[in-house]
Order: sequence, then C-alpha cells, then structure tokens
Amino acid sequence: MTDPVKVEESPVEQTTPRVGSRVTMQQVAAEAGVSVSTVSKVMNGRYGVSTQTSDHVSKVIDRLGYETSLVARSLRNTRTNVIGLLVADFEPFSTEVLKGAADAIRGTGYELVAYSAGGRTDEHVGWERRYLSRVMGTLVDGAVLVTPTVTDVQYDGPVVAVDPHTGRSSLPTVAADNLQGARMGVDHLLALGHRRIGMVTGRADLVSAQLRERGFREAHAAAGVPVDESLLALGAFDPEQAREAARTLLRLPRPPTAIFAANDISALATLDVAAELGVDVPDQLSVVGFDNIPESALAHPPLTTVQQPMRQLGHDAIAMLVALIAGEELAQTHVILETTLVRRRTTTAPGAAS
Amino acid sequence: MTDPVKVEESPVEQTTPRVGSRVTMQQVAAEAGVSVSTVSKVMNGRYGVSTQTSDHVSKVIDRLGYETSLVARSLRNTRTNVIGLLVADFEPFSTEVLKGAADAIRGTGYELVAYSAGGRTDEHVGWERRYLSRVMGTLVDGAVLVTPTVTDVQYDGPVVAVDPHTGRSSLPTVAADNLQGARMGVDHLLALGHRRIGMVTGRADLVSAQLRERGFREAHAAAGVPVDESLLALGAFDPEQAREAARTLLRLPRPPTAIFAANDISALATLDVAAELGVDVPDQLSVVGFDNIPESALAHPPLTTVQQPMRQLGHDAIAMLVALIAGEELAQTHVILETTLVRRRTTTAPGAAS
DNA sequence: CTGTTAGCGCATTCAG
DNA sequence: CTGAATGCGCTAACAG
Repeated sequence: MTDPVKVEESPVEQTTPRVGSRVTMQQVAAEAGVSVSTVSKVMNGRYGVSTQTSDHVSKVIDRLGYETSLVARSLRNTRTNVIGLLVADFEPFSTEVLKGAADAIRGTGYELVAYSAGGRTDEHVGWERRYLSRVMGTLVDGAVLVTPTVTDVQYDGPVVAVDPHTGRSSLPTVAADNLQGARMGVDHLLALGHRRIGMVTGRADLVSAQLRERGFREAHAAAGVPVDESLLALGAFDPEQAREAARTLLRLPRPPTAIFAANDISALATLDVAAELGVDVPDQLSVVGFDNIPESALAHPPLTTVQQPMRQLGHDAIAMLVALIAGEELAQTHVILETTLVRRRTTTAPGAAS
Repeated sequence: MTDPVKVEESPVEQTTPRVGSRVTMQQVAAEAGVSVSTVSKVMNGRYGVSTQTSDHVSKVIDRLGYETSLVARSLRNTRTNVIGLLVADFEPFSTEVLKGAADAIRGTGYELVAYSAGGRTDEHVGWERRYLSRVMGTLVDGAVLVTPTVTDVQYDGPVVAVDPHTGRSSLPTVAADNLQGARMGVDHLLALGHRRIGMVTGRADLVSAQLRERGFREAHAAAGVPVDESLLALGAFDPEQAREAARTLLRLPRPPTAIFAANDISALATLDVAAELGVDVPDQLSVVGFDNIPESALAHPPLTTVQQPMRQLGHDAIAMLVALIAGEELAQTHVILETTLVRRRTTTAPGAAS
C-alpha cells in the first residue's frame, strides 16, 4: 500500500452473471465504467444522475444480478425497515405468534426476520439481551421478544415483549390472562366433580407459569377444595420433564382423577404417559392443557385446553412496535388478552370407568 | 487526518450501562483504557492478551452489557454460523417446515434465521433470488429456500430448495411425492364410488401443483373414469381464489360429488363455501385436501387429506445444507419424501344424503 | 452530473 | 503483550 504506483484491479472481463462469489458494488461500477457512488445513487433512486448513465448502470446491475448487501447497508444506515422477532426456539407456541406477527406486518412496509437462539436457552438465561444487542440498531429497527426470561433490558430502541417471564416490566408487553385462564380450566374440572386434581407445573421462573399455578390454587380455594401438595409435579414446560412429572403423578398410590397441565406440550406428554401406563383418558383420567396449539386438536383423544390467542399476541405486539418505531405514544403499555376454554375429548366426570 | 495533532475522543465518563444507543467496541475500549483490538481479542478469546487486561476488559464488557454487532462481524468475516431460511410468508406450510428445520439445527452449532418477504411475492416472482443476494455471503453461511418460484439461482453458496416450483433444478432439492400423493387422494375418492370429482387446482407455475393435477388425471385414467374438464377450477393456492373456484364448482347445474383440493388451504376454503351454500360435507360433498397442515384437523368436519411430511422436509433440507457448507458431497441431490393419506371426516360414499 | 473521501463496527495483520 | 492501520460493502457529504 506504500507502493506509489496505483495497482488497478485486473479488469473484470466476464459479461455473464458471475457465479463465483457475491457481486459487489465495486464490480458493477467497474463493469459499468463509473464510480461506486454513482451505482449507489442509481440503486437508491437518488437524484443527480443523468438518464443516460442511469440506464446504462441499471442494465449492468440487471445483467450481473446485483443486489445491495443487507449487512453493509445496515451498517451504514440507521433504518433498515426490518423488524426482528426473537424466539428461544421455533416451537408451536412461538410459530403461532409468528403467524400473527406476519399477518400484522403486511402493508406496514416492514419486513420480518425471525431469530432463533436454537433452543439452547439453558446456557444463558439472558439470551434475549444478547441477541437484542447484536441486532438492534443495526439489523433491525425494532424487535419483538417472545417469552423473554428477562425484561429489564434497557434499550432506547423499540422493543415489545410477548408473554414475558417476569411480572413487572419496563418494556411494553402483551400477554394472555394466565390467571383467569387457569382458573377457568380448573373450574371446568371441579365442575365435572373432580376433587383430586393434579398439576404438571411450568417453569418456576416464568410468570405465566406462576400465574397458572396460582389460578389452580384459587380455583380450588373458591370451590372450597383443599389442594393436595403431593399432586403438584414440576414439568417445566419441557416435554421430557413433563413426562416424568406425569409418570410420578400417575404412579402415586392414590393417583389424581384429573390433571391440569401448565401448557399443551405438558398435557400432550401426560396423554402419552397415560397411554403408556394403560390409563384411559378420559374415563380414568381427565386432562386439561393450556395454549391450544394446533397439535392439541390432533392428539388422541383431542385435548381439552385453555385457549390463548397466540396469533393475536403476535399481531398486537407488531402493531405496538410499529407505533413505537413511528415515535407514537402507546395507548396501553401492558396488554392482557382473554383466554377461552376449548372443550374436546379429554375431560369427563370422574369415576366414569367404574 | 492531515492534522498532526492527534485528537483524542472525549473520554467517556459514564460507568453505568448506557441506555442511549448500542454499546460499541469503541466505548468499551475507551472505558477500559485499552484499544479496540484488545477488546476484540478478549471478545473472541484470542491469545496474546495478559490475564490482567483480559480480566479487566471482561469486567467492563459485562458492566456495559456489550455484545458484538452481528452486522459488523458479518461484514468482516466470511463465516457467520447462521443459516437462513427464506419463505415468501409465514403461513402453515412454511412454519411447519420451519419447525422441522429448527429441530435439525439443534446441535449443529448454527443459528437459524427465518426471513420473510412479507407475503408480497406478487410484485416480483424472483424474490428469493434478490433475498439470497442480499444475505448470502454476508449474513448467512447458507440458505434454505422454501417454495421458491425460481431455482436457477446460480450461487456458489450452499443453497437447498424445499418444494421448488420448477422441475429441473440446478439446486439440491427436497420435496414430497406430489404425484403419488395426489393419486392416493383421488384413488380414495374413486374407491368410495365417486365418479364426478372436481378439483380446485393450485398455481399453474408450480411443479407441485402441476404434479397434483397430473395425479388427479392419472388416477382417473387408471380407474377408467373420464375427466370432466369443466370440473377443474383454478384456486391458485390462494384462499380467496380457492373460495371463488369452489363456488363456481358447487353452483354448477350438475355439481361434483367430491372435490380434490390442491392443498389444505384450498380445501378449507371449499369447506367454507360448502357450509355457506348449505351443502353438507360429507353427505352431499366429499373433500380431500393436500398437506395436512395442523389447521386441517381443526376444521369442521376434520379434513381428510394427503399428508406431506412438512417437518421432515425442513429437517432434511437443513441436514443437506449443513453437509454442503461443510464441503461434503451430497449422497442425493434430489430427495423425494413419501406422502400418506389421512382419513378424517370429509369423505364418504356419494349419494349418502338421498 | 460525477467522482473522491470518510466512516458505520469489527477482526486482523503487522509494528512497536 | 499491545495498539495503529487496513478493509469488509455501502451511503452520504463534499469537491470538482
């Protein structure tokens, strides 16, 4: 580089789209015999380029199949017109939220990028903080956090949390009414006549899980039915652990006649274990889940569950985020959506077998 | 830069995580009193840093909550360890593929980013080519294209297409056996005794749609039943257009006794229209779909459909891509997966009403 | 109307 | 062991 003689890039001879590596603006410029800034102007439709050169450059761009690199552009500009959706993993719940987000984003002019931590949330609880740091302000203009474990992330950037794990949050949030939903589910069981109801609980650190357990207890209290603590087992929203929990419950000397699972994944696992143990559902065991993921209807038998408006969660979160990015004031910073009970075939009155 | 006097950055005084904009490596360096390159080395665990400074810098990094910018790093490095999955839109089919991809990516060390064109595929058919250009080689190490409209994308970069629209492809592909599946679905109807079978066809430009129509015809031919061309209507895989097609078919003077829809979305639309028109399913009309998206089981009545292993498609695509990125030779460049018939409640023998 | 220049944030030689 | 310099691909001032 101290060489006084300017070394010209060996002229690019090819006239066909190069299949080698990415086409860069440099190459387009060289090929068109103009400077990179001119190409940039043409690409972005900026004024200050003669129709002639503009046409010529456009032709070269087409021929080479050139596209600006999202990355390079992001680094230079503040705005990217893309919204990020960060999930711990792509599972039924988050993908439903994703569908709702996709619906909401149509017509906003934004693009949606879904980022997954690859399911390895265990290594660090604060995955969302890290990911946020990595993409906010560069790759995306704003982000939706799905089921974040920590919401004290302090960013000036627009961020909305869906179904956050912690209660009080400095972030705008949108979540379902977990307490009310759980009460509804357990009330259903109680109304059916069940008095020994077990629960496969969710992750202890999640508010949604805590609220569902609280709903379980409140429903009992309201009905004047005492809660047998030995009937609660930790499922942690994990399929394997939920199976283990269900197994423990069903192998009890006096097993419960019904089980309320903290989410559908756990309920499905419970169904599995019941089948494995030869326990008939719903005759010998009633099961109620939470979420109403699409898979729950496919279960054998179809799962009775508390429906949470997952798509709506995604939809509303995007709407809030877009408003936030536009600099608008939010009418509501903490949105709570209603839940409903979906009765299918896993619940019936106890003792139906005998 | 011609200034002989070195202008120092005004020292950053804050000692708390700055809530302003992103924390940059510069700020960390300034705060720690070292150079950016040292910070970089610490971040990446490179050798050549004393334990002392390393510890000190680490502390500052933690305190400031610093994370490297994905964008800046991507620009600098070739490898990013992230795999991109490009979809036209997040709908039931693509999200199922996404789930399979997520399963497959676990333990590979890669992260998965799903990119959506926001549903506006109409404006340009070659959206995937553009997107690919924008992210390949920078943001991602390789990409999976879901339902690409064009597969003549010529990149050296590792790319795998799922359910591609065109037949011959230079790209490695993984798709379901559409021909066989369609035959199976129509055979089912034929076996039930139906002789006037309508079809809501898919998008004319998609091979998958073409194959399904061909399967429809082949099944008829094999059974010696002539195809009534007036019983085919274009649904184009679009909910609205499918409704229109179904309406046309059902309002025919002599309507079909059964309808084979090119995909579940179309079948669901057909169910809707039937209900609207007071046509009972399955007594007056049998319906068979294709895909077996989760939603199909939730339909009223639950939809009989040809199941395509959507998650498997995603899973296999990722496996192929990872092998490709690793520089391995692919055992099979065009994988075809089997389909199965899922009988639910939308099909029965014709004339069950009378 | 066009080209030159200067970074965006980071990782990497290469001197000191 | 550390820091200054260089450039990834691109856009935005500023000169010419």
